[in-house]
Amino acid sequence: MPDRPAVTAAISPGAPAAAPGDRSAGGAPRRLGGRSVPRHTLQTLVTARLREAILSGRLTPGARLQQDDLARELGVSRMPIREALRVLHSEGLAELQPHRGAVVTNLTPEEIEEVFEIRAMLEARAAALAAPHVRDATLERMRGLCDEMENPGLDDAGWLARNHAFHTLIYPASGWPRLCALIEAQRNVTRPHLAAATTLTARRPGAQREHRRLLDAAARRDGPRLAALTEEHLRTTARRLIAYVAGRRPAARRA
Amino acid sequence: MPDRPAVTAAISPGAPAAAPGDRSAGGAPRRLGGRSVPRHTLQTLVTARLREAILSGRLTPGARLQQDDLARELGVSRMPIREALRVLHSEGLAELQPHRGAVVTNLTPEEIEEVFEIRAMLEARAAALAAPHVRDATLERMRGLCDEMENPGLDDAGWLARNHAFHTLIYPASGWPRLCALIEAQRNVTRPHLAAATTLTARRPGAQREHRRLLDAAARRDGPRLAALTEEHLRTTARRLIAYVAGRRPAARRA
DNA sequence: CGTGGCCGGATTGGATCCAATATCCGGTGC
DNA sequence: GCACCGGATATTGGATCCAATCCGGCCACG
Repeated sequence: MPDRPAVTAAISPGAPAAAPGDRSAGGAPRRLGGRSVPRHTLQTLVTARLREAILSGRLTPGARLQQDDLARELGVSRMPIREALRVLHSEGLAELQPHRGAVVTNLTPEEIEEVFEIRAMLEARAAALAAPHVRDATLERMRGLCDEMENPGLDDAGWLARNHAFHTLIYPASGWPRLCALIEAQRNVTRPHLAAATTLTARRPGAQREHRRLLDAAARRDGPRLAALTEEHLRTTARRLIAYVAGRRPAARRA
Repeated sequence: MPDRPAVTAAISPGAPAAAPGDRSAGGAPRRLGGRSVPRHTLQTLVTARLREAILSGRLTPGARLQQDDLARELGVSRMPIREALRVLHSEGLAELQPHRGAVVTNLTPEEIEEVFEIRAMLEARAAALAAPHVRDATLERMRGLCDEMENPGLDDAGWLARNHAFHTLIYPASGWPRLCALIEAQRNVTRPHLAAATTLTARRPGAQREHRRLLDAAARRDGPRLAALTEEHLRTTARRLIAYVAGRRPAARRA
């Protein structure tokens, strides 16, 4: 098939992927009427698909997002695509240039560093607030994910997904939903780069040790320590990721 | 004119209003070619108009945003409106419900409180980072705004605009543009409520005193003190605003 | 030989039209 | 009298069509 190879077959499976700003589609499953109606508008679905494709790394930073291609790929008209692109733009996942098109956001090492600094601040705060209120069931689920991540046979995508879920579990206990949404948004911005940094596989053992320590602090409901560990964990990850990105692209070039 | 009174003539003048996430239109004015082409796509313009109308309080929290009305009002088709609404949604300024329409975001007192807590964290950090690098010219402009705000004849809208500009001046010196964008976004979320809280006029003298102290700390490049003052200033404002909002609406009702 | 203008294809932005869904209203049965 | 159930209307979501803009290559000209 002589189609453009840019995005072909890049958008299909995977989990829906958490969306911080999706207040619109989040609500109740709406069961009335007997049949569970689609409930999702096409635009919502397209946005979720594209977002997931970007976050998982199937659409790598810098990739062009051509409306026509995406429309064909997803079997819809260009209209839901256009709105989806705008949503992804305001989530920081896509860059839009008028009359020129959209590309997956490609951050410079400096920008990645700033995002991680912001994340460190936000997540440390959320961790400190959450620690006293973490529920046992939550700890149990975190332990389960931690165990799964220990499996060396787990592929990178699976590990990253569990890693994301692991950290995401703590914050809601803070009782600050908007802070959680902010954190999720900032995390999403860095996810494509984490997915692309294949060499980070080597960091899995180190990260695992840190996860165990985080789990321990959470189990003791030690807010300050959990916050400190969270900050340290993020800074370590940031260092490794930035080294990788800077190595791949010595002179950072903006999209 | 028997039109719907909801938004009629609510969208017209005012400053363009800063947009945190508008990476698309923000850049260089594009001078090549001789004439300065419109550069703005219709969607950009509509978004700016609507955003400004919401931030200034002309469209109050809870107001319906009907696509057809807005389209007529602005003399465009519904399409740029639809995209604009989606952008405003992800900025937290509008709530979208599928097949039901959009309304200006109406926060509960609890949500306002959370936003102010987040702001306190972000702005304190930015202030601490910025203080050592504030330029004299910036201080001069801040002093000018402070003087203007002293004028008792200034109306609320003018005072709020200068107040916003005053605080916005410091943060860029932090050198963290993405943090500044986050701050701007969170500030925008609370602006409609500040604009609606007419009783806050009584707080102007107190706020002015705090502004002078902020200015003083900035002039001495005292980061920690500037951060502490910023946090205190925000908490005071939050208390007054929440008291007002809670008073107007004892049982908070979500849109 | 290099440079500038111009034209054609490709792609996005905007408008119009049609379909789907929610709300509101009255009617009907219990 | 009240709850439930349809139909009419209004409003939004999606598709298609046209216009505006950008990018590439080609050609004329200095």
